Amino acid sequence: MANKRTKQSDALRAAQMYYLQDQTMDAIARELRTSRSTVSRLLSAARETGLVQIQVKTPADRAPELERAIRKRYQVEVHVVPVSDTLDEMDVLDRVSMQAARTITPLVDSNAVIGVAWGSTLSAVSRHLTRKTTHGTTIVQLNGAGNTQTTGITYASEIIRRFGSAYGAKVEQFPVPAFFDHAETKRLMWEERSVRRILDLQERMTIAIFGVGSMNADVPSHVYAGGYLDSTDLDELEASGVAGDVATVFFRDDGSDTGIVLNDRSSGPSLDSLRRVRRRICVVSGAKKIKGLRGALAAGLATDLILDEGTARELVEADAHSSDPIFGFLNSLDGL
Amino acid sequence: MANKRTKQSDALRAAQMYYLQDQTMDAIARELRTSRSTVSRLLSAARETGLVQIQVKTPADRAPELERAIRKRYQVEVHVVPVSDTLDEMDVLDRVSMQAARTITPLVDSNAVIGVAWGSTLSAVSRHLTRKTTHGTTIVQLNGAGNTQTTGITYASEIIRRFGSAYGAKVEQFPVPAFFDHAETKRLMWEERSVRRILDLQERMTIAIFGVGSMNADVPSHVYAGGYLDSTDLDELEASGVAGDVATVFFRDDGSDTGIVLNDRSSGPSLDSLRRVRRRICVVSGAKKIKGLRGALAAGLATDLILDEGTARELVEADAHSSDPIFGFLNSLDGL
DNA sequence: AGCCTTTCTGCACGTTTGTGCAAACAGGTT
DNA sequence: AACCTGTTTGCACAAACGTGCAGAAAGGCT
Repeated sequence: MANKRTKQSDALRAAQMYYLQDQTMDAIARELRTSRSTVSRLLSAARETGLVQIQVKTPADRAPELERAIRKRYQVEVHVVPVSDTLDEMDVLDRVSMQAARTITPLVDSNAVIGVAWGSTLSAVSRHLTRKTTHGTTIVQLNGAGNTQTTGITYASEIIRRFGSAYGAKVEQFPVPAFFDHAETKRLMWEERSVRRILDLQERMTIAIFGVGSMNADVPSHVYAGGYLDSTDLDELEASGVAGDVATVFFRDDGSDTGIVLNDRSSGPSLDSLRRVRRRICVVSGAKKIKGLRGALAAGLATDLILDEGTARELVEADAHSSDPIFGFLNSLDGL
Repeated sequence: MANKRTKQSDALRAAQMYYLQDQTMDAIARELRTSRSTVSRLLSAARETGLVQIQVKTPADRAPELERAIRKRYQVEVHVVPVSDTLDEMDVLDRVSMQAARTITPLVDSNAVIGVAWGSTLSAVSRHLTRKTTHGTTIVQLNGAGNTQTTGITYASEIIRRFGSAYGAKVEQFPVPAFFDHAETKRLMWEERSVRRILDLQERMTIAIFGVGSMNADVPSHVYAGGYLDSTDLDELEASGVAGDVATVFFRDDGSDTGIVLNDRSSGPSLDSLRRVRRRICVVSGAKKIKGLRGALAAGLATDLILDEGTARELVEADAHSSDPIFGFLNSLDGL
């Protein structure tokens, strides 16, 4: 009858005693015949591996005004992340991504096919994922990340790997460049069976997770500055009135995307196919993304929106600010 | 723009920062411009009012052996509450009831009709309920508690009141004696419209929560000792081979209840009508209840069982003895 | 307004918890 | 057996936390 005491089972026991029976770690340690520090570590492990799940749920009827306003105006499930407005951009990203990670986890269930984009936001989110055991889940990369000169974007694969290991899922990379040089090359590649496999997976996505890029006059974000596009491309984007992008697919302020030729060379999923995904989670941190965010919302790209309080506030307030000098200032801070 | 800072909204904010963003209470206090102790209290309140929900979920495939054995043998969803075997009876009850309360809460949702029995176990459970906001929920008392001489059982109403306030539910008391002196009186009362209302509610229960009474030679439980039954009744129970009861309705070892005349005078729901309830949660603490528990399981009264480790062990072991020794051996292995 | 009752707040203190570090241990290799 | 390497454990200390208490603030009532 001697129960084999695995670390797992001890962690479970400890978690039950701590979270369900309100015992102190000390008491648990005595019962488990080990030291208190070990119990502390067991509990960390239990949380880390998803044995313990903590969620904060807003009773909807008494959600803060901001959330209600956004939910009503844009028809999205919204989570406003409270942050003090004195925090710097990095800290905000950190907090938003942490809360995003914890908000996403309960939405993931077995046999999900999760599409994940890349970028500084997603990278941050991936770093804060809490584990959850699922079966038959697949993580699929939404758009290519290929680009010769920048090294920092090795994390495209790193990001989806982290998602994979958090959910015990199979990961499918998308080994193509973010943008092809020639639309024709893309068209041909899209016929390749290796690529088709990924595209088919993308068609079967049940969840998509992405940030937004914002096309700002002065300081364009990652994609716009990272060497993916040359100045001709940038001029063209500007000429087409592009507001931002999701997974390297561009759109305008009003959500339209017709006639943006660069999209023909982009490896990301068309807005239409993205819109077919059941659950589309958009994570945004920092008010400088607001232009892109508005476009994305106008395009109906998101079903769920997670963003920081400051940006949320900007979003509901009048567009009057869009040419405010303070904007230029914020933008010039541009992290990562 | 001045956000009215209610206590609720502060608690929500604090909870998000603490549980979702891993901030320390100190940091939260600074952001909220209050003292750390207030934050500590806000967080307690947030937990207390169900704003924060913590659950420990066993991945089923790696549930402890005991749980698997019971689940397999009796076809019930089982939660074994880990307790050191050196604890005294009161402590065990405390822990089991605490964990039971936290296990039950997530099962409750809006518009549920919850039947609740009474007794020392249920009393303990009711004292540890964590709040959860629901709508249209009703708590209905399963069986009468009337009895002139004992005072302690004022808690029959106290118990369901606590359930009610935990879920913001309407409570329906059942103001009849636990046992009628004459079956005929009960029959007539059961026609009264005031009583019918309760009985109808009981028919519509979606969840029932109860302990078990056990008919032991040496230590009869509450109902058997509390002055509800006289010695004639007790003799009769013994003669009928009664093993125990649920909500003052009796049954034998094998789960049968035909021919137990006392049931005709009992105010509790018939076993048949109990079995019609979707979710039937049985809470058991202490090995001396095992006789009654076995009967209840044989009768198929429970869909969910919450019990302490010691009793769980007895349940699988002693059961092994009762049939074949080799069976017992097999049972103890019982992998997956 | 004045008084009383109730709730809320911050402080101070003791308790509980996280974590760097060094020793103990486990597993593999020569 | 001796050695190396990577993990686990308990200790000790610092950080984080809960709570009784006394004063402050907020209602209620005359």
